[in-house]
This record gives sequence, structure tokens and C-alpha cells, in this order.
Amino acid sequence: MSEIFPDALSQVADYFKVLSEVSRLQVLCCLKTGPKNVTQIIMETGLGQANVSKHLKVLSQGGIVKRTPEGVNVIYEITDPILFQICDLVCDRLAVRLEEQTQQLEKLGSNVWSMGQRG
Amino acid sequence: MSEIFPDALSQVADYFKVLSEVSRLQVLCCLKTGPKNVTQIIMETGLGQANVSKHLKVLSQGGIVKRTPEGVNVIYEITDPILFQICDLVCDRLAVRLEEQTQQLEKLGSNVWSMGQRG
DNA sequence: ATATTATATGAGTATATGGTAAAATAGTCA
DNA sequence: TGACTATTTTACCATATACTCATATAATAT
Repeated sequence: MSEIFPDALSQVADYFKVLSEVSRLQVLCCLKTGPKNVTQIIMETGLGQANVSKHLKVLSQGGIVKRTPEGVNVIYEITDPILFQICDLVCDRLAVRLEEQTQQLEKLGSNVWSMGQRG
Repeated sequence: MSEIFPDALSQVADYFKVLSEVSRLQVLCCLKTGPKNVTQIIMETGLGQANVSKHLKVLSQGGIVKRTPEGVNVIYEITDPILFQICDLVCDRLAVRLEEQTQQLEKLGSNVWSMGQRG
């Protein structure tokens, strides 16, 4: 975010894009507890096999996950502990927003109520 | 990222999705120096008028930007300072990756060189 | 070599989204 | 009211992508 030129921003955008899909976040959550092979990921997430394979490819090419073949299996693991810091910040932000929305709803509710009571 | 259920993850994914487009990051960079109206954003970013308007809507609905009409103009500003912490973390990560890639290229280069010198 | 298991890839479809041009809306002033 | 400016919305096209099914590749064992 230190540059205004689209060239630098596109890399940041690409990073966010990798994280902008629920299925991929599911896979990452699944990998949070440690390295797993594809079959384990498929079972834990409940996603389709080809689907998981493709998402793992995206995550791998995005540098978020490391791929290490091990015999017949392929082990995937999260390369970047910063990832969870990022996700935590987002979660914090979402929590704040949720709280704000709740407060606004309460305000709105009281307005509706007072209007209902009398013009 | 604290939940495994897709329901919670979809909100995180949505947040990332808003940040996963170069044009929107350009707009956010432009707003980094302070609140601006749409015309200013259009001029600073060089993006099309309708395009900027749409992106501002996405940013606004995503809760990343606050919209305040002011006479004929509409002022937009970043609601969430955490945003830049997130972007900074991503930039840090990208920098690390770039460095790793550079090192790998150097290794590769030396290998190629030694192979060229002799088997 | 063949079978088996684990993973990756290709084709096809449905959906989502970015960009642009044109029309619509909102606010202000004469 | 009508003209003018700022912003939003609509219609449309092109492109990207998530998902599934089927097939291909890779590694291992018999």
C-alpha cells in the first residue's frame, strides 16, 4: 500500500484475491492445525476432490501454502504465519462492524417504537 | 479465522474480496491522504467515472469506506485504520517472498553457471 | 506389466464481475 | 421552473472463475 502505481498494487490485490474464497479459507483453516495431505483436506472440508486440488494449486502459486510430495501423497502446509495475523485483524474489524450494526439496529428499533407509539 | 464453519468464513472472504481489485486499492490509496469527493478520486486515479462510482459503492457496502453527501458532492473517507495495518502485513509478506525468490534465482543462476563451466 | 491409490488436469457450464456508454437522479443556482 | 453540475444507476459486453465429471499422471505394490 506504499505505492500508488497499479503495478505494485496488483500484487497486493492478487494476494487478497487468493484469500477471497470461502473454500480456500476452509482449506487454510484445515491446515491451521498442521500439515496435511490432500485426502485429509478433502475429508475435513467436505469439498470435492478436483476442487480441493485446484484450490491448493491457487494457494500454492500464491505462496500461501507449501507443497511437498511424499511418496504417493502430497503434503501441504501453511508457509506464512503472518497469514493468521491478517485474518485476525479482519476478524477484529468484522467484530467491530457487527457491534456498530447492532447499535444502529437498536437505535432504529427505538425510533420505530416511538413512531409506533405516537407520530 | 476462528471458526471452521463456512458461514463465518464467508464474511472474511467477502472482506478480502473487496480488497482484491487493483482499482479499488487505487481508490483506497487515494483516500489514504484524507477524505475526497468523487471527482477528486476520478482525477487522481484516472479511472472512469461510472467505474469509480461502482467501486465506491462496493467499498461502502463492504464497510471500508464511509459515504457522506455534502451539497452536490459526496465525500468518501476510510472508516477503518486497521485496513492499512492489514495492507502493511501483506506488503511485508510480499517483500519476504520477493527476497526468497531473489535468493532462489541466485542459486539457480550459480547452478547454471557451474553447469556451463563443467558438468 | 498391471492394478491400485493419490493427486492433478481438461472440458463444460453457470455465475460473477470489471469496464464503458448512456440515461437517470439529486442538489444548487438563476 | 429550467439550466447546470455531481453522482448514481442501467444495459451490455467481455472476461474470469468456481464447481463437477471425466480423464490423465505419478508412485507403489503384486
